[in-house]
Amino acid sequence: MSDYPVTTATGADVRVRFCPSPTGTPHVGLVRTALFNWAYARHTGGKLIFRIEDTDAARDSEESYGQIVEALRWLKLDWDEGIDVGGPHGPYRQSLRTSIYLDVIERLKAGGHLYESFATGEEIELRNIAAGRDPKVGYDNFERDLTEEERQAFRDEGREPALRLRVPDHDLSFDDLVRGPITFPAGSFPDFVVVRPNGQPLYTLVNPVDDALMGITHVLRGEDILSSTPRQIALYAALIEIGLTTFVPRFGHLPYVMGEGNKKLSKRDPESNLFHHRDRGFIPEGLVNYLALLGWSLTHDRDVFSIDEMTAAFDVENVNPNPARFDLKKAESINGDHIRLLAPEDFEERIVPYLAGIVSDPPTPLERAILREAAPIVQERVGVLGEVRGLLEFFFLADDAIRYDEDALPGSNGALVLDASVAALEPLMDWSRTEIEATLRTALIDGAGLKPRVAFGPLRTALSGRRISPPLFESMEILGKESTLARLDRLRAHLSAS
RNA sequence: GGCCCCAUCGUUUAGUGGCCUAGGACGUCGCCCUUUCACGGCGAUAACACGGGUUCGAAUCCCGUUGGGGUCACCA
Repeated sequence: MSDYPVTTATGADVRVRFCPSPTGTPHVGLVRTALFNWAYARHTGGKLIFRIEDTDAARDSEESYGQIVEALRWLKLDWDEGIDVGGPHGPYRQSLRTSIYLDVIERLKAGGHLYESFATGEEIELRNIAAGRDPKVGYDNFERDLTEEERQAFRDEGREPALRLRVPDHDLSFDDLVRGPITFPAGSFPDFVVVRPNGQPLYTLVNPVDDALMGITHVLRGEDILSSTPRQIALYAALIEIGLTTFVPRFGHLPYVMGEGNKKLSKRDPESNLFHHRDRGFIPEGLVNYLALLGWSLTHDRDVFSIDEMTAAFDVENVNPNPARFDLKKAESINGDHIRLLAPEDFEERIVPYLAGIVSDPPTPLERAILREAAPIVQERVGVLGEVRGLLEFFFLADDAIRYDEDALPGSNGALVLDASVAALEPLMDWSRTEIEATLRTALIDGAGLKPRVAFGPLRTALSGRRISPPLFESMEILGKESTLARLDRLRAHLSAS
């Protein structure tokens, strides 16, 4: 189906790449692309090349560059060649490769693949209108066969030409790894600009050139550039003719990551921002697992899995071509499952940053001791790490610093419950969760005949100020007898005062 | 508009001609557990867009329709 040589790499000779343009904060769709490339490299035993496409000085930023690197590091997606690690095809930032492109451009010109184009966008549109065509058809290749005299005439007007690639006038097909055979009819991809009038090469040129130079065999990227693939293949054909490479890579176009409604997850949407999720307490294991589910699945009856299980099973050919919606609820559920899988000490360590302002980082020995006890009782109840803050804060507050939430204040029998509890707890010598529970049950449930819900509610409020908290008896044990009784007394006093 | 892609429960996904009376998960709704909230357990809800073919047989293959999306830059 193709009239050009295609790579035959399938194993350790696979070379994939991740080549973002540093134009903003990392988007979950971008990260998903990185993940699939990484997983394919690890699955095949091939190599992942990480390069930066910063050819648009107006939009690229160093800050964004740093964030992308940070994102990959955080997710533990490593690479074999490229940024920071080097390799035989460097440099890996396109802004540093200008001389390479200039040389390729000369060879392409010498081979007759490029021609000068003097027309401006407005002129092209005007031409189309004049010819009765829809202006949307774009460039009509009318400068392909300009004579030297005509070109000189334009130059004499002071115009500088852009360079366009002469695309083949026949259909172009390729076998997409996720979508199967795709054919673009001749004429649906006009000659396109590869070099600006100022000599600056564009993405349309540098992306395939670098892929060729770096020996990329599989191009796995977003669906949004599916329609530019025939143009890339056209350029590849030219690169083969000038001897820059010998084959065309295979392409796999990954489905979109959608937001609410039927729209692509917008960069403006906070849910698209990887760091937003990290800040809320997604852990890398959970986020990676969820992102993998956006277009792929491990098996028919389980969707919580480890990264190792993923790499063992991952193949681009199994990627689903449908757009996938980013579903925060599901993502949090998966993340919560991974949180539950963490070793207790690991969990304890990971929540420290989310307790900033409440607990020192690193924690003091006293804080560490409380954390050791308290972390396990919240580990099983959160979907994201950020939730621990509200759950654990009261452990680290002074007894007289507890603020009572309006909806947590007890009703008429609050005073009775508190009095009975203090009386029962005061003589207790063995301050353990089981003894505390037994004592309280005897006094409140058996003794006062209260329902557990009404009996324990006021105590919960006294300790934490909140209606929802970690388990009560465990919390009392961790707080200690003195602090517990002080808090009980304090709420009792608060009730009398009001 | 031209070209391209896509089409299974609300969402995501399993399904590659008979295993499908269509499976899992999230969500939702019940119930159980229970010291709140969770976790966990049990159960329910709910989908092959439509129409034609091909075939003994179609969610699976083909064609069309409809609906969605993308792309047509001197951005990437």
